Amino acid sequence: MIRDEAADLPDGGAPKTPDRLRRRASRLLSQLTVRSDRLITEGLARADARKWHYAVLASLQEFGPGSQAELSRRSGIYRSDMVGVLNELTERDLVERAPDPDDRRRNIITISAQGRRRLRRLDKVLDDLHDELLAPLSPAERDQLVRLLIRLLDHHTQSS
Amino acid sequence: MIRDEAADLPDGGAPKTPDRLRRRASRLLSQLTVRSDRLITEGLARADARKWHYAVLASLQEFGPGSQAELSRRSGIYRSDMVGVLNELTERDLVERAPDPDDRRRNIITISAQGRRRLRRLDKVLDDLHDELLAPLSPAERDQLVRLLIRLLDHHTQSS
DNA sequence: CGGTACCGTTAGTGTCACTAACGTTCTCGG
DNA sequence: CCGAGAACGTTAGTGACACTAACGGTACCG
Repeated sequence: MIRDEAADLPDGGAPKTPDRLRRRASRLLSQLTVRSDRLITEGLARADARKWHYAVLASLQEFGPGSQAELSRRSGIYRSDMVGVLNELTERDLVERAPDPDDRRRNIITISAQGRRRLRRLDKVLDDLHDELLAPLSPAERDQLVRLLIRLLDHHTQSS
Repeated sequence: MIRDEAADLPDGGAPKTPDRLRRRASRLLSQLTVRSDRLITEGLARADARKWHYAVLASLQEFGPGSQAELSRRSGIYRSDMVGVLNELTERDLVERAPDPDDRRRNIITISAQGRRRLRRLDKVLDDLHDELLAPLSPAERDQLVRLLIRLLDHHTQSS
């Protein structure tokens, strides 16, 4: 008889996480991020996409075409990883990769019409997923959370 | 001349992250968690410790001795990874690992006096690190952040 | 007694952020 | 003009992490 997918940490009975742990912001962040990442990754996978597809498409839409290195800087994806992401995006015709005639080191990446459609679709998908992620919070609380996170992130990125 | 440690995404000039990305809670969480994890991991490394050492010691201190599987459930560390963590903790004499006479499948793990000292030390280290992590926020805001995160995490763990 | 479940342990997977090194191409100071 | 250094795209690899699979051994329950 097929068992129910193992589940090694099933959170059954009395989990009893120590309070010291429960209150540490660092732990809350990493635990929650694991869940959040899984939620988003799975949701995007259902739409045949990955987080980085969205990041690149969004960057192209908002700031126009650019070289791979430039996209890398805009989106926070390392240029070594950008290669594969762009391979996937060109495969799907969401993006066009053409050599820059003015600088033969560069490729110029352009979003396609289909890419723009896809971006709109992914925006909807992500809206829904965030609704699920932030379900327990009121709109005001969601806003507050986002503002707090932005302040923290800004603080730790400018001074890196 | 020796260059300044590469730094492949140096955030130089005009990074221009697309707004779509900047506002997504999922992205904020994962970006911030990368920074937070690095901060904590490096800080603990300076004290010859790792996050999991703290988690296990805290769990032992608050709920008393237990089997490896039980510690695993309390701390969220998989029991396959618990083995290595306990090896490190016993090496450092912070913890004692003894077979359970009443159930020969189990090991009973007990915190040592030295382990309790270490836990107090790590608590201080983590306090300082969290001060750094949450530096831009007022005490009230830190509290609010923690409360929001707890609510989200609880929501996504009970219904897992 | 026999099946099922739990124990500790070993090994392995996939993802992610990140580094190193390459050959090529551009830039710029001397 | 040319030569050093930097930026580009690309390939390969690292280490940490969450998680799965399978094992031999042990306990529990009908």
